[in-house]
Amino acid sequence: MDAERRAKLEATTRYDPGGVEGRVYAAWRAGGWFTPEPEGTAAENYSIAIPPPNVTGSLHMGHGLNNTIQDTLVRKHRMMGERVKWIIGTDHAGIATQSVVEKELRAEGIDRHELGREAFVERVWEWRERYGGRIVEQLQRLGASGDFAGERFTLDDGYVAAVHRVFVALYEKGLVYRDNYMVNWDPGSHSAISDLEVENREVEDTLYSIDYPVEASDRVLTVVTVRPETMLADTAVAVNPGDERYADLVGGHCILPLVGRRLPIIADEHVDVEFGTGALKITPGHDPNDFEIGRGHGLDEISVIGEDGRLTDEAGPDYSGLTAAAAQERVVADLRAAGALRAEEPYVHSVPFSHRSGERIEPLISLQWFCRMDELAKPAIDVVRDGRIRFTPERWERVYLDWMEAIRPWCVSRQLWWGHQLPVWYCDRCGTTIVAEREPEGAECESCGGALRRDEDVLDTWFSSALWPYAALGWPEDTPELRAFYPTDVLSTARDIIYLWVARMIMTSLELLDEIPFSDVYIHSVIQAPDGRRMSKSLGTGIDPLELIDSHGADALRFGLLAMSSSQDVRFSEAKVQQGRDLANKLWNASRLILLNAGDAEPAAATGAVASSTPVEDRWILSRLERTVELVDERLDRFDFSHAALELYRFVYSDLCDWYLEIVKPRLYDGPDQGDASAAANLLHVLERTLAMAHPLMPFVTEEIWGYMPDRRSELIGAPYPIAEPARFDDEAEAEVTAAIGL
RNA sequence: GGGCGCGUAGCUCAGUGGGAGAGCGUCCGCCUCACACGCGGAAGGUCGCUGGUUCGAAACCAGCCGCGCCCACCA
Repeated sequence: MDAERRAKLEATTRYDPGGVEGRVYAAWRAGGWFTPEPEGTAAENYSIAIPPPNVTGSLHMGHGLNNTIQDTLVRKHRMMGERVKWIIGTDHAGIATQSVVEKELRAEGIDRHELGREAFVERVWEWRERYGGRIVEQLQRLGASGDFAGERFTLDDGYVAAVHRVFVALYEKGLVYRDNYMVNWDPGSHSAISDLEVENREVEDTLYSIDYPVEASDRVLTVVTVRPETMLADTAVAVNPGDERYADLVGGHCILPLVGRRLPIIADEHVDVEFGTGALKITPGHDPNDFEIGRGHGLDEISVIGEDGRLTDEAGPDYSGLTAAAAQERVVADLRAAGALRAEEPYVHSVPFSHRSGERIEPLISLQWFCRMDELAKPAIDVVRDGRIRFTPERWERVYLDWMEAIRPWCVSRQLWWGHQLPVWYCDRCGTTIVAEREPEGAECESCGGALRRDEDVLDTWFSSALWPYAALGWPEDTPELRAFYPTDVLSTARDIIYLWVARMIMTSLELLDEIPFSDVYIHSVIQAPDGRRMSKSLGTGIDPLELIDSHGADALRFGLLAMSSSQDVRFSEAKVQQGRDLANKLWNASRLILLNAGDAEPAAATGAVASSTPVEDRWILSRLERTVELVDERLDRFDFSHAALELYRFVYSDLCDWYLEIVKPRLYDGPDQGDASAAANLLHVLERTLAMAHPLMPFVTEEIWGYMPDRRSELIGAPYPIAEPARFDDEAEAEVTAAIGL
């Protein structure tokens, strides 16, 4: 060590992350460590595909934890000598991004419809150009060693090709189809959404009882409903086939009040005898259950509520044009006037809302594109059942399988502008539908020569996400990256997207590439606010990871997040981040002690100086070190990050600093020349292995200290990961020292 | 309605058949020549409740109470 560096080390009594991280990170990038050559096979290489954050996003604590986990794994495997690629990219995030830009436009007093589709999409690309890189920069502050040079976006040209290939392939197999079907209509985003984007909330409504007179009789059938306005679209009344109260009425008709339509009285198992009066009004056009029942009985499907949330002409002149809420008031008033309203009572029940816009879902029948999932699910169930894909913690396997076994069709079309426009063209002249990867030549219909019109809809964002790990590597092209890094090894994510994303990646990969996309799925903790509520910006419960990096350092945050993570949800604890900061500082100062006093001794491993003749405390610390190396390695392999982190902490604080350094100080202190060379050598050896062991978790401080090591050969990021040497486990020395110091 | 998870020291959490632990906080003493982001020491728990299995239970089983999450077409 030259005098200048020595003086700097001597003077720096406190580790300063702010002065280190930027410089160290730049050196890693310049060293090319993040971007591997696409060589070798996926079996010998190691890869992880990042869950691509939304371009609109900014780093939150969940990203912090998940990306720390991935970086820890990636760094460990890189040090183990594997060719490692952490696939990085962002997601175009259909509705979220479109909303952000729409809001921006609105602030300028512009409606997107004035702008037109093309100009609007152009505007979104501009937005993405300006702000889309933010979250990626934030990842880098964490120390993420991903392949940023190969960054992908789920709307890149190549990615579009992948999406089209999959859509067409599934269409040709009959799995993707267009149908008039009941969908979850989100009046907020003015689009259909999938079942998974719906969340049920408890709502207090009014339950209305309405009398439907039975035809040619003085009896009435009383039905109950929370949405009386939908009665305008009723096409039947159903009772349970075993319900004796109504047995004689089945096959007859009743008269729909206000409208006068004859409604068949049908029998259907779905009707609960216990609920209400046991008679159920059937509205196939506006209720998912009634839709099923209606299809089963071949009932008419009438729609009285349109996509704009207002009553249509079908509803009749009295109601047409009203909002659903206004129509409800009007219908109730009219029923009351007609004497048909028997009762109204408060009623709490769960109601579907759009996860995205927060608006109440309007179930209605709409012409949309769907993907049949049952056939895709079968092999995806098998690979999890037979262990080719493992979930950690294991219990999520059951959750995955239960959902897959009851999977339903997926509505994939969205009435938005930002996203993958469907590769579908229609000929209005002859009615042909063309589904193709590229626009047909001349945009003309092959059979009649008519002009083709492209479907305006875009795909659900999750449709493109489902291809992420392989499309990001260049599929459907046969790229070197794909050959070298696919299938990937681990997928690390939160449990809330097991269905939305994980399951669909497995299904599409098996279908299109006949391979599993990854062999391990690690489901990490959800980090809650310190008070146990959700961490969320709108609740004001969010804590900004970047502020913690500013105040305590990236290593501190990484350590803290890993240490607090668990197999279940955890409350955020800044104390754990401080513990990480303290550990970084401890490592720094222990290293100062060693490096400033060990002179230029060779680490013991290099000189072979560690033998049974060495002092018992030396054998003791070596034994403790090797056991810790083994433990940390094993815990990381089992995705048990908190124990890995805490074991590292324990070793550094307790074994190394509290005991060994204190014991060995006298041997060290007479200066490097007069001091005990074996102690110096031993210390350097222990330090070297400790830094390497700690690096995947705390890359910055360990790399910085590594730069001061006397025999420094290369950067720590590329140094060998320590493999435990059981030959140095020394029960005797441990027993002796334990007895002596009362550990 | 079904399922999953949780309830251990003031706080946040480990521990899952045989010693009740960590970090933070609290109290006492220390700026001791690596580190006050530090060092030494101390106090603090009927391990949600009840019953069972066992020589032995915080841990296994059953029931109950409380909290959280997911799924579900009772209008």
